[in-house]
Formats: sequence, structure tokens, C-alpha cells
Amino acid sequence: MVKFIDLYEKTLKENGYKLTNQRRVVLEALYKRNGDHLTAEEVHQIVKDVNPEIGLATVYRTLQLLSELGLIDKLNLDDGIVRYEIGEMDTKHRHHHLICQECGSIEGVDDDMLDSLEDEFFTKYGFKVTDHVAKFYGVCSKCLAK
Amino acid sequence: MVKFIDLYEKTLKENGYKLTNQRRVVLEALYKRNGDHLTAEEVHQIVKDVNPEIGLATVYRTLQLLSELGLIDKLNLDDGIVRYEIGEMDTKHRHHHLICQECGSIEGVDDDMLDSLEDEFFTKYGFKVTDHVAKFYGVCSKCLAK
DNA sequence: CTCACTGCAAAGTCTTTGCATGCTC
DNA sequence: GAGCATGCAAAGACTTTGCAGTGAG
Repeated sequence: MVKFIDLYEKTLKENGYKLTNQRRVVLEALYKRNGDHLTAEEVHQIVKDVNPEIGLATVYRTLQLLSELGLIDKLNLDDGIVRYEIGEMDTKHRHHHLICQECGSIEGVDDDMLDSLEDEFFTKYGFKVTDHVAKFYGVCSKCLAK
Repeated sequence: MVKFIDLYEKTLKENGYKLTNQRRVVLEALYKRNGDHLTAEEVHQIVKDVNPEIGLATVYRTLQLLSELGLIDKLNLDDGIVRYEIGEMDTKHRHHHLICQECGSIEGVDDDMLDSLEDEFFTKYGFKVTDHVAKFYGVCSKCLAK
């Protein structure tokens, strides 16, 4: 934990932002739920347990800020719900998501099997890829087992 | 054009829906702008030129219906704007998007270089992939030329 | 003719913003 | 202390819904 909070503090300061208690609490909430994909409302519920004073607007402002700083990822599936998750320490590339159409679970995978495709796009379309995100829909192992 | 409208009519009837003028006009709007990625508001602007009576609510209802029927695709980039585009005749798999971070253009590509990855996910994670969508961020050929 | 569809406006949902007060630095 | 950050509530953007009238089958 210490490591991530340090990075957080460093990143904030480098960009001229202040380290407030609210911001720390929001990041810690996401850190504790590493692997989960939380909505702004869910984050608000979690941080209110720590400090009931924190308003939803602050949560939104903080999530937006953290997202801009690349410390967390904003996740847009196609259900119209916006979710956030903690970013990887190594910010080199995003990871992808396996979305189960049975139970709705979202699993993150770190594989970067798509990296090799990036060159191909440049050759074929003249498009220089810098980043990519992929979503895979299907049925997870638990649901398959049923 | 005839071909797509026929498929449209067939699909609607098969699912017990009526073929109204409004629905036809909405689909035609998307068909004429094939390759573009339109917001509900933009679709409304286009259809109003054909029939000014058509309300925004109908456009939303129609886009939702067409999307459920698989005739059009709902596109969620990470800018919070929901866009729609006409689906491919061959509904076997979705296509992917190259998003230019310079000019904001969105280009669709039909390559399915990701198909080979699907088996790999099953082997590694026990996740049975049925569909996937990918977004590639970078700089398009036009912007690179500058 | 019947029942689904539409247009309008009103209501929802999610997110952002204005402003006075409070807190980091 | 100075100025950014916060909390609250109000405003905003986008989307959905209720209802009476309309039109496709």
C-alpha cells in the first residue's frame, strides 16, 4: 500500500495538486478493492464509512483527477455504467476485460497479446497506435461449470 | 440500400415489431452515413430534415430497438459520448475502432486479428469468449502527415 | 379494428458547477 | 496567510417514461 500512496503523493505534487484527506481516502478505497470495478456511487459508499462528511461531488472530482493523472482507469462497458478501477503500478499498458454475459462479472487480464497487432495497423492503415483497450464478452469459468 | 432495408424489415417482423416510417427513416439516416459514428442528437437532426415531426424520444427508442436487434452498433468510447453506427451485413463479428487522439476521427476496421486470441483465453482463464470489441488509440495517417 | 407506436412533456439518472467555508502548503 | 479543495445544493446533460392520440397490419 505504502508504495502506491507514495506514487500518488508524488504524482499529485508534481502536477501542483494538494494532498487532501478526501483524495487519500478515495484512492485507498480503490486500492482496497483492487480488481473490482466500482461506480462513483459505490466509491462514495465506501469512503463515507471512513469519513461520512465526504460529498459525492468530491468523489466525482477526485475520480476525474485520478483518472487524468493515470492513477486509475475509467472503464466504459456498453451498459452505460461508468466504472473505475485502480491502475497498475506499471503504467506501460492497460489491461483488458473479460465480461461474463451470464453473471455480469468483470475480470481484468494483464496479457498483452495485442501488442503485436499495433505494428500491423501502421503497415496496413498508416495508423500509429499508442494504446489499446479490448473487451471480451463470453462466459466465465464459474458459469461454465454450472 | 434495398438489401439492408429488406433485412431490416424481415428482422422487425420476425420479432413482432411494426415497420413504421419513423423507424425506416432512422435506419436510412444511419445507412447514408455509413462509416460515421453518430450521436442520438445527430441522428435526430438528420431525420428531422426528412420528417420534422419525428421526436427525439422516438429516435432514442428506435436506436435502442435497432441495437437490440443487432442491426446497429452502440459505441462507447471513453469520452462519455454514446454513438451509433450501422452494423455490418455479416453480423458474425463486430469490427474495431482506430481513434485518433489528434483530430478525434474514428475509423472502423474489419480485421479480425483478435479471433486467434479467443482460444487462448479459454486455455488460460477458462473463459469462453463469444465476442470482443477493441479500441486502438493513436494518431491517424492524416495527422501523421502534418 | 386492434394494439403497438409516436409525440410531447415531464420525470429520472448521472454528473458537473457555483459559492461560501475550510484546509494544505 | 494565499489559494486550491470541499460540501452542499442547484443546475445541466442525456435518456427514459406516461399518456392520449395515431397509424400499421
